[in-house]
Amino acid sequence: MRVSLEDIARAAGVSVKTVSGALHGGSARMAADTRERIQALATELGYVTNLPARGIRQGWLPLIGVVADGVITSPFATHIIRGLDGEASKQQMSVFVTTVSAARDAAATIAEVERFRPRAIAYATMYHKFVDLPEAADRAVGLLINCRSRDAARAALVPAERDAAFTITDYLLRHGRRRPAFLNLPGLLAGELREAGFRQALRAHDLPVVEERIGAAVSGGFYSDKAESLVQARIGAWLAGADAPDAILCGNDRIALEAYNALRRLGARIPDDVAIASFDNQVDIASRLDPPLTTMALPHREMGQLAADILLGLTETPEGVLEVPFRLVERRSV
Amino acid sequence: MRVSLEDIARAAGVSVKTVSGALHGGSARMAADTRERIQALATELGYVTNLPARGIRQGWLPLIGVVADGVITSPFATHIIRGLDGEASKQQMSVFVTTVSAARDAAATIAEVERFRPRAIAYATMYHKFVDLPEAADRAVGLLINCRSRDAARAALVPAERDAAFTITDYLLRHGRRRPAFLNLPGLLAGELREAGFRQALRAHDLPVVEERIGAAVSGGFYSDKAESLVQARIGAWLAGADAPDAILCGNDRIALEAYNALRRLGARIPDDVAIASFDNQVDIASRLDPPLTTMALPHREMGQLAADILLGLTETPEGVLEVPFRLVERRSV
DNA sequence: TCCGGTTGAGTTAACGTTTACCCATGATAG
DNA sequence: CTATCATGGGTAAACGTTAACTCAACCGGA
Repeated sequence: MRVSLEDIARAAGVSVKTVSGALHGGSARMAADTRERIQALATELGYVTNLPARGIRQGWLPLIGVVADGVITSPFATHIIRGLDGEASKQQMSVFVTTVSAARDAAATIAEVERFRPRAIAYATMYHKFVDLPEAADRAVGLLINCRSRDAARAALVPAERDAAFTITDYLLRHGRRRPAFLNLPGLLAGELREAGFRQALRAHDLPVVEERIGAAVSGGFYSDKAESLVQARIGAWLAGADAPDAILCGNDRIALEAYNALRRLGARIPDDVAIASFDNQVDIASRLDPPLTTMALPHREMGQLAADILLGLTETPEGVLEVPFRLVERRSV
Repeated sequence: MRVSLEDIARAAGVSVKTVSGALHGGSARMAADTRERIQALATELGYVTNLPARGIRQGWLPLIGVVADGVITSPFATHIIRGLDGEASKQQMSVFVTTVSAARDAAATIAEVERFRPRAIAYATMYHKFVDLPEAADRAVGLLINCRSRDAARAALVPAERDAAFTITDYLLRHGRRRPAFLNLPGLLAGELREAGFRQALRAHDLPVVEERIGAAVSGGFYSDKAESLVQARIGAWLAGADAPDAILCGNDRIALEAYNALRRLGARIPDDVAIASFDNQVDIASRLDPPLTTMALPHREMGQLAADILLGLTETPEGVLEVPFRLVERRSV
């Protein structure tokens, strides 16, 4: 049913090895017309490479295994996969994503992926955080994406949160803002690092770090129904007080959306009265707001591409954590 | 480096076949203690099944190949994959998703997946639509998910749009609403079918189908920046006219969100003045609105589960298009 | 005691591919 | 004209696993 090299060889009147060489061998010595004849025959017969058979010979399948921790449903985390896939397919490699779930913990998921003998395995998380993999599983993983080990010893690709915060704050300051506020994402690694970058930029510009202008936008780590009212209360207090901020850097686009709503309700104009900037460049939000939001785009696609290059040996494996820069997307909110 | 059955056999002092039988053979005749001893040894040595090797023997790898048309980034389409994965993993099967992209058309993507010799291949789309696969590719695909062939001859799983619309409209009518309006998704298959179900339910209740109360919420098939103002204009006109609707069935949750905004601006209360119901149960929206939205949940997970059962031969392959029912999620907007 | 049957495990071959090695043919140079 | 070499292609083995077959040992019943 399924056509094999042998079928083609019989049809062409040559040996199996010749067919193999004609179809897959790079530029091994072979008469050009023989090669063409065989290729035509293969197409005609509908030959499809049997990768498992090749895999048993080579010891691996042309796959990059990705163990996804937290469902890869997050609108931007899928960019990691797309970046990986785009790069990998240039090398005839496929990406095999398996997600960790309640029924299958990290170690089990890694083992499941290993069974297929991928060329390399990466461990990717939905948002930037620390991970601790069990010893055995850890050995199988070649690269962490969007997460890092606590000891920072493992090769990892993460967004350069701190640099991004520095950059965007610097950008606000260079645009004449003098009293920027920061509406943070408490309890998240990204939030902490972004806040550090914010503070660092203020210091670099010899501006005072006013603690009252640094606040939490949500109560837990994620959005609750209270997020909206919290943001509103916080911004209300800021605008009512003396020394009201002339710019608000939001922990992410989602918070920026709430900030837009709050400011509109309070009658403040963006960017005239208050400039808004943010992080993530979440497609549903950032470009749709009015005015469109200036934001630091998470380098998910770039991390995916880089990861593919590293795992396929095209780029050297980083020692420890490699921070991948965000991209500044200038729109009209500043 | 990698430990094989032979390594275990040597360590245990038995033959390779005995090890194979002990680890994978169901209940083949074998002394229980031998089996246990071998299993313990395998764990100790860190044996991981070499699936490509088994695959070459069996002719297939324990994979369900999924060709995803349109990036599987849509917040609900991922449920298809999760449903598939959950079911498949019960049978020790993995799901291998490859997305069609600009660089790789449907036929090429299917061929790429075929190389791995999956047990079966499904073709899934991001939203409900018609697809026409090229002949060769078509033969490799065992099931369409969320899409259908024009001639309806191919086995396909799609959401029961029309039934769902009938059900939710019936639900509105049973809750005393008499003048329901429909804010449609023009140009989309789902929209057409939902509208048909809406009309059908009105007729079933002997109510007139008022064409003025059936309108498009967006200009093209998808959301543009104008969606918001279009919905607002439409609802404004409805409420201003005589015979204003006492319920609005929205083409999807996204439209419902716009409707909420429009109604709030116009001072209409939900559900007291106007009931709202919708389709999709999009997690970011439906449960977060105030009041939470009553909506027909797309059966994506169910389609995934069913697809796995069909592709693995646990359930009979449907002849033609099988419509999978939505689930009514009652919240407080009616 | 002998024999059929059952149980446990070994032997061999096969899956489709690639790779290392070998051989025949013809061309080229001395 | 012959020795050498490049060229094109064949042969055989190997990858790790499983399936079909074979064989030895042991047990119970006649």
